[in-house]
Amino acid sequence: MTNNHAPDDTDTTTLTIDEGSVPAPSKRRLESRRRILAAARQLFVERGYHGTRPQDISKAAGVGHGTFYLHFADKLECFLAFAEEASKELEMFGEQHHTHEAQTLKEGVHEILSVIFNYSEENPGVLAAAMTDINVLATEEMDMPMPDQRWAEQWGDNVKEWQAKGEVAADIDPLFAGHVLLGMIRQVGSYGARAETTKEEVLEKLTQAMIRMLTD
Amino acid sequence: MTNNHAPDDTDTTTLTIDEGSVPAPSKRRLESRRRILAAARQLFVERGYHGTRPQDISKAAGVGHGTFYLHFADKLECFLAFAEEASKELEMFGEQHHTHEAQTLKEGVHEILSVIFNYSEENPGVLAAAMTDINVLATEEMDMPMPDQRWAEQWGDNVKEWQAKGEVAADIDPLFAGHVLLGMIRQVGSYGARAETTKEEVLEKLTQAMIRMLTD
Amino acid sequence: MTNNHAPDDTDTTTLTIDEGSVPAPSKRRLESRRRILAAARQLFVERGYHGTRPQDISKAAGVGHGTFYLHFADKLECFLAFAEEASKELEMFGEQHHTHEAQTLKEGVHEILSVIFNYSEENPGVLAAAMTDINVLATEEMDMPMPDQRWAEQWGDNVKEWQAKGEVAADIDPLFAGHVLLGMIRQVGSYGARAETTKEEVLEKLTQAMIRMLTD
Amino acid sequence: MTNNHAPDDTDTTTLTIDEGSVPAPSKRRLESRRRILAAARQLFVERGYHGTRPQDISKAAGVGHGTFYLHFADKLECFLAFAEEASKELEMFGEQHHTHEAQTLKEGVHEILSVIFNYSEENPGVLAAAMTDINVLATEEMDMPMPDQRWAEQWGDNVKEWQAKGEVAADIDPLFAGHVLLGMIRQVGSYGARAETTKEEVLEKLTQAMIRMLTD
DNA sequence: TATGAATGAGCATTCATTCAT
DNA sequence: CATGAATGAATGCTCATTCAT
Repeated sequence: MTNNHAPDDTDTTTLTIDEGSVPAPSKRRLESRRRILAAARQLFVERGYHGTRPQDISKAAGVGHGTFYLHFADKLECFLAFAEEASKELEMFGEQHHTHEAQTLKEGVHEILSVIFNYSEENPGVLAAAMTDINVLATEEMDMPMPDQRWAEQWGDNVKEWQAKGEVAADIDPLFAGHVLLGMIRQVGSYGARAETTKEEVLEKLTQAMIRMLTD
Repeated sequence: MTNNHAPDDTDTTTLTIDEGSVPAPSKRRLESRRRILAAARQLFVERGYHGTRPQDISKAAGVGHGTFYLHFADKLECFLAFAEEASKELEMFGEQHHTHEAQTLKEGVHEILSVIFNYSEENPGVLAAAMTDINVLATEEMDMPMPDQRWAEQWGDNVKEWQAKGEVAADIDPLFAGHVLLGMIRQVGSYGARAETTKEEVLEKLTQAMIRMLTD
Repeated sequence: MTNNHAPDDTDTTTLTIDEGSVPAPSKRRLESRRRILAAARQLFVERGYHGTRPQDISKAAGVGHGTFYLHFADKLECFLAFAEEASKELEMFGEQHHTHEAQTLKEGVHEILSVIFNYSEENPGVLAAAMTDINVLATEEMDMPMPDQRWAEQWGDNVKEWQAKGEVAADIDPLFAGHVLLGMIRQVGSYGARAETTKEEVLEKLTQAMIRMLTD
Repeated sequence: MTNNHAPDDTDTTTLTIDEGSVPAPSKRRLESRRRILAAARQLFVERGYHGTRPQDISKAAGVGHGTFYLHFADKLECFLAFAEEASKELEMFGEQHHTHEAQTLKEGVHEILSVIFNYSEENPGVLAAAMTDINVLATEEMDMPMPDQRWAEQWGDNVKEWQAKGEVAADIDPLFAGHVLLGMIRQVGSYGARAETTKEEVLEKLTQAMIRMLTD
């Protein structure tokens, strides 16, 4: 599980000429990783974690099977990188579509949900795949924070802010509410997939439900 | 996927007065199945679907490998039987703890949640395991209704009844609400496992959240 | 392979009241064996030796799985009994359709082939299944005479008789000719199955070919 | 059943001048396949199809279990490759030992039989194993032409040519004769194995029998 | 840095046979 | 004499990972 590989290639900002220790990842290397992650995303979404083999990912990425392990210690690490990427992407997506700072609770909830729904529309299945309960994945260890834990915490932080502004009932436990809200969002995907309805309708219903839950 | 293992269903040309045609499964057979299902439950809960091998189940059940396949066509069928059993059990559990018919929304929600929480306390992890998103399990087939779909629908039915009594806001879509409520419950398990809190506290918080969500 | 079972039930003629040693097989026992063999024949023909499980045979025969082993030491013994039965049946079939004793070579060959062809028409696939090369079946042992060896020898005996009458060239080795004739018959089944032709046509062609081969 | 193992056939977006597009299999890969096929041949001959496990083949070939499936989709595909190889080999063997073009029927038959007998002497059991009735092997599918069908057709073609030269009776159906000749050859192996005789003797006898059968 | 052939422990499943009833 | 549940060694095959090139 520990990454005993080549230097971590997240810091892409180093422009210094190789000072000795951490050589800047070559263009080729980054390109490989990008292709692998893109392929992994598609396959994890389409077939799920257990239905996707590293071989499939490598093949879809157009690289050799060994190259996969040049970038990820194992399959799980690759999945987590995918989930991380999706999370970051959603965050960026939110920042880009963020409109006005000071907003009412209703506006705030609606905007966040809009971001999630729009992202899901553009990237169908990605969030569901990334939220795959990790205890389904790994039998052991699992000390690392799971994506859905982080998301629940983020929702909790939002609730806390709204609470500070007096828009959310004071007797609500923010972290608890964060989990509940996340749960609502997760399961709603299942509803949307089966009921004949539109994204907008679901969005409105969910916004209303959340508001009601959060206010007295 | 269909269980063609059950007592022989071919031409039973018995001339006896049809006492049921399908000879009652022998005690031994039933006992085997019971043991296997009990072992399966424990292992699916402890290690998850993919972490559990038919071999492990057989061993834990104290039967031979082949006996497993005498009762279940394959691993997935065994898992579904486990999920079904859990569902039935929860239902029976509810019926046994059901107290008074006519109840307010708050009493109703609280009671149902109590049942779920108490069942989960007696059978830790069982509901979570049984709700394992089956599309994580089988990429194909899956025409059969998934446990969580059924549960969402049941919650939806409850909401509809409360709505009829005027206790739930009229503008709420019952099926949608059913999904949302199920989502809340599922995720709350994750909260309860991590936050330092008591079952009672979580129960109270969740009841309150649900009530707020359902009323105007 | 050795039959360490109940007394061999071929001698059905004993009418004596149990004199102590070889109790007459009960009606029930014989009926069981008959049913099993009938089922075995059908399945060996339809699915081949390796495609047929003792369980399948028992089920088709409407008896318990254990009953199979009451009559046959193992699957191979059952197959050999089936082959033996087919052989006997063909012989009886021949005797019943046997018309006139003194016959020319052409008449003789034609008659024997007629018997075989007619039997095959009434019992499609049985001879082919019974002739299954036994080295395909058992990896070891195989000291017992295989059905096709016996048939080759029978053809050889026929050739010898015709030779004695001066109808077959004197320089022909009867046993060799027996094998060759058997080979012709076996492969012709494959021809008949694929070429669009009638049984009669094939019969005529084969008779002609055999006659030519045997005469100078 | 199709071999999707061969070097990657997906989008090879190489811009190089198409030198074959499918990268030539590496030496190592070819060597592995060769070793596996060699081991498979020996084991199929010695123990038959059902007596040979992929595991045995891999072990005998000195490669890992998985390597077997890198080259063959399953056991049956491996067997068919073996049969195909034997067929090709026999053909090449024939071409190498082919002496003079214009030949009488007797010379022609004798030469072909010589080739087969000599090949069988150098490769004992190979032809018999390769001719294993495939319907004994696969109950389903089997659209591909079986080795023995092809051989019967080849013999048929030979008969047709001889017929054109007027050396074979005009009233003979070439394809029918092809099957009959193949049948003779197949069964003769069984005779040769049991009767105490020499290869040369059998060859002479069989040549004579075939000639007689084909001429008026 | 990249490759892809090779690996072998591991998996789900089968089936000829046994034995308690 | 009959039953059918039980057995477990064996089978065909997979797949995450390694390593020589």
